[in-house]
Amino acid sequence: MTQQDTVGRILNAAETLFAEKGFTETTLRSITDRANVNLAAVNYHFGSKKSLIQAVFARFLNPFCALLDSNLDAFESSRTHESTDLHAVLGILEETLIASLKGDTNQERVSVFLQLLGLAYTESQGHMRRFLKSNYHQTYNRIVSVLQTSNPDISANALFWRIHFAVGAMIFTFSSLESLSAIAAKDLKAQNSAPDIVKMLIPFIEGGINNRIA
Amino acid sequence: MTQQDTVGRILNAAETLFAEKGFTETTLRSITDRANVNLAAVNYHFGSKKSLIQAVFARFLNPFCALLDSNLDAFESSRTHESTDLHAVLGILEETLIASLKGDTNQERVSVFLQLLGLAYTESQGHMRRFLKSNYHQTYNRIVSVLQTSNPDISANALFWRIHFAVGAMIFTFSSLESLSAIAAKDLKAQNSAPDIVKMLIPFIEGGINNRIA
DNA sequence: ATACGTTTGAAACAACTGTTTAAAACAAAG
DNA sequence: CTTTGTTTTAAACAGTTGTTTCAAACGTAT
Repeated sequence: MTQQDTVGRILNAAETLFAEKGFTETTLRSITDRANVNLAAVNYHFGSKKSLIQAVFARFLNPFCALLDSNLDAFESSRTHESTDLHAVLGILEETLIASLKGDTNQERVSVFLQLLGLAYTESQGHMRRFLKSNYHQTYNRIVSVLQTSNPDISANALFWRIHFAVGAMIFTFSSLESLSAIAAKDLKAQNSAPDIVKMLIPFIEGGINNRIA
Repeated sequence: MTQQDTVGRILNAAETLFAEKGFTETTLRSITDRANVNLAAVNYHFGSKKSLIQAVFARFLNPFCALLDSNLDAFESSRTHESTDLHAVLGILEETLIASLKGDTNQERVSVFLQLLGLAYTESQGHMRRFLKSNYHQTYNRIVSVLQTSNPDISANALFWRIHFAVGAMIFTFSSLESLSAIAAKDLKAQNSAPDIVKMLIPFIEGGINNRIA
């Protein structure tokens, strides 16, 4: 059992448990039990619980943002210089999200990770918000400015908020995905997988951002 | 200092602190300190911390749902029987939300309460979801069916999810309202009050739900 | 004033939290 | 084999949590 195994197993266990129970509700003991490692391993390898939380995010977000950046590079160099289509940008986001865990054994990780993002924004004393802001703001700013050029007739302020409405629609939906899916299955007899919901989400976001009604 | 005072002061303190720090991060001692009551008062008057959390929600949700129900009654009895306009339904929701705290000393309570709703859906072991479901599902179902009749050309399943996309956009936005407002103020030099954001949110939701693009 | 049910107060309780310690086990290199 | 640095282990630590206890204070009717 090498060090790689211990660190990776802790991250896997933490990722799952955090998404299920939240950060403060998840104890280090439940994490180390699930990972089959000693309790002290977390503090030895990560320093503190707070650092472990950030490491869970970094493991997903670093490759994701790198991939998104390169996809945006390819898109910007190949498009006509005149206009940027909102539909195309959302397509890149969706595609990158799905591609970021190609080959991953756990296909539910997108859903798990969006739940974590939701927690990061609601729970906690804001230390996760700060962490996300200071580490991934370049990629975030880039998305905003791309959407800006694709929607020049919407004020910067209105667009800013519409983007966060869209983020909220996505994060909230996946935060309570299992209970919502259960309701849909019972009341509507409809089985919706995570990709199904993303496919329904995209046109909702497009309609919301594009809406020109007062 | 009567019992009413004690109970009410605990609810006020809890409401504020829960919204600021989350449910598990808020200790009973911080609540009783802020309310200027003895620590044991919470368990005496509410039985447990869990019951206190539910009482906080009930105090807001009971009058709100009652008002919303009567507003929907008035609307349904006065409209043309043919169609129900989405715009009108959203207007009622907005109006009821604002009217539900007319005369309240704290005008920020809508914002506070939407933050709490966000926490109830992300944090916790789901006991709040169950509480909300079992106590307010009639009103919720009614909204869904009203929107159903106003959008007959969208499948029930798609509409179900679009409603939750809209709920998510609202809840998430208000959950992280202060940090988002700070960013908007700094980067865009724009001052947005809570009502301003609701006014921007409504057209976003309308566009999202109405969108007929594939 | 007396007695009674309700509410408050200070203190203690037991359980659980993240973190630290120091010894043991291990792996790799000389 | 011995040495060196790293990793794991079991135990303990100090602090905080929600809850309980029981006596004191209160209000109200008799």
